[in-house]
Amino acid sequence: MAQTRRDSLISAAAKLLDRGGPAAVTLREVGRAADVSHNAPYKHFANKDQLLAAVAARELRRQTDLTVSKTGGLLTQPTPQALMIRYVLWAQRYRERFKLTFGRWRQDDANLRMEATRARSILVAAVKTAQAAGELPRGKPERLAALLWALAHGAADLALSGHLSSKGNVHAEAEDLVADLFRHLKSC
Amino acid sequence: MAQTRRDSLISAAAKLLDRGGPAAVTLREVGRAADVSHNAPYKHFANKDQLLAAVAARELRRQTDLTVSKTGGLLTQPTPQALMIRYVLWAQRYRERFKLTFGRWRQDDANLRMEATRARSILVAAVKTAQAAGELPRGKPERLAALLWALAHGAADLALSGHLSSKGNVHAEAEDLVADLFRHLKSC
DNA sequence: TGTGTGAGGTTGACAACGTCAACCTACTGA
DNA sequence: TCAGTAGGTTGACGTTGTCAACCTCACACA
Repeated sequence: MAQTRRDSLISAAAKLLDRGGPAAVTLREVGRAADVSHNAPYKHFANKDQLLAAVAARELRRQTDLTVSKTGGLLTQPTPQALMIRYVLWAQRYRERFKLTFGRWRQDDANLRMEATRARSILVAAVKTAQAAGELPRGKPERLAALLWALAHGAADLALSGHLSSKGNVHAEAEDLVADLFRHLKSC
Repeated sequence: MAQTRRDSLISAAAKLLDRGGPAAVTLREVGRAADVSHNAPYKHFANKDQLLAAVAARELRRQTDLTVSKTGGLLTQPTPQALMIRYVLWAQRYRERFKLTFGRWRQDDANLRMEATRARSILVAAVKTAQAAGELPRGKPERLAALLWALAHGAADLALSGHLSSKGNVHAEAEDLVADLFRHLKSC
């Protein structure tokens, strides 16, 4: 399918987001970058929030696809640890998109929610496999998946806020914390 | 010390933040709520970001004080678990202030940073005590504290974004995840 | 073949916002 | 006494999201 105008608006918004943060994403700038007028986005999105939701949904889908294809092949499943490491790397590499994707949505976007559900189910499947192999403790896989995700998310978010290594004293990176958790879980 | 005008501006901003999110905090509205003109805040803060930073710093200080006094007495130390549970409860009760406090600051506020350092040192002390009592595994206390904090933070943040219990299927609350982590750590 | 209809584009306006500049008014310390 | 300063005011400016009105052209269909 060819790149629709809608797609190019989303791309332009994502690009603006990367440099300059959310404040730099103005509808006028988006329009300019896509070579249309400042009001053209309204023909494709009800308002600015919906444009941003579309950016978030696209980013989430891409990262999920990429993560699956890079950490597991078509047949082999990725390990939970590999998924979580990629999660924090993604957050560090594309901080603005990450913040946007997991920011709070006042009126939630159906598409974005769908992508999130898909991502979560991939993690749950990976956890189940790891549990069967005895690499993770027993228990409801959804619950354990939530635990892993929460840690990776918190570590990534705190790292982005500069709260993890502020003193330069104890330099714990987000990836280190993920590794710590898996080490603890394995020794149970 | 009496309530200065600066304080009342901070209070007004915090109140506006609670209802309506960050978008509802406009300097004009803050001025109106404090019975001054729309430009009066500029006599106390260089710009809007600094006003918000002051709100965040005040909130962080208050919560730290409250947590210490409620979870431990003047002499007894709070347990790490009690601290983390209060953390996620705080996030749920004052979602907007929580988001603000741990959002990213483009140019960081010295005061806010100081409060964050204070909060972290309290947690580290609690972890040390728990380790000495054999309730938490060995290892650098700062590192373990970061792990605990990251989990609580991630669980709270995901819960606020609606990502934890979206399907209604597996209803894992943030507090449950905190409890899960401590259960796992204890059985090491 | 004409036609109207809707998707997608335009321009121009509007109120609200953050911020700046200029001005005013006390109080204070030398 | 009086200059200086902290803290308040009004008015303006450019930018933003959003709305309304208009244009245009492809295309289904009588």
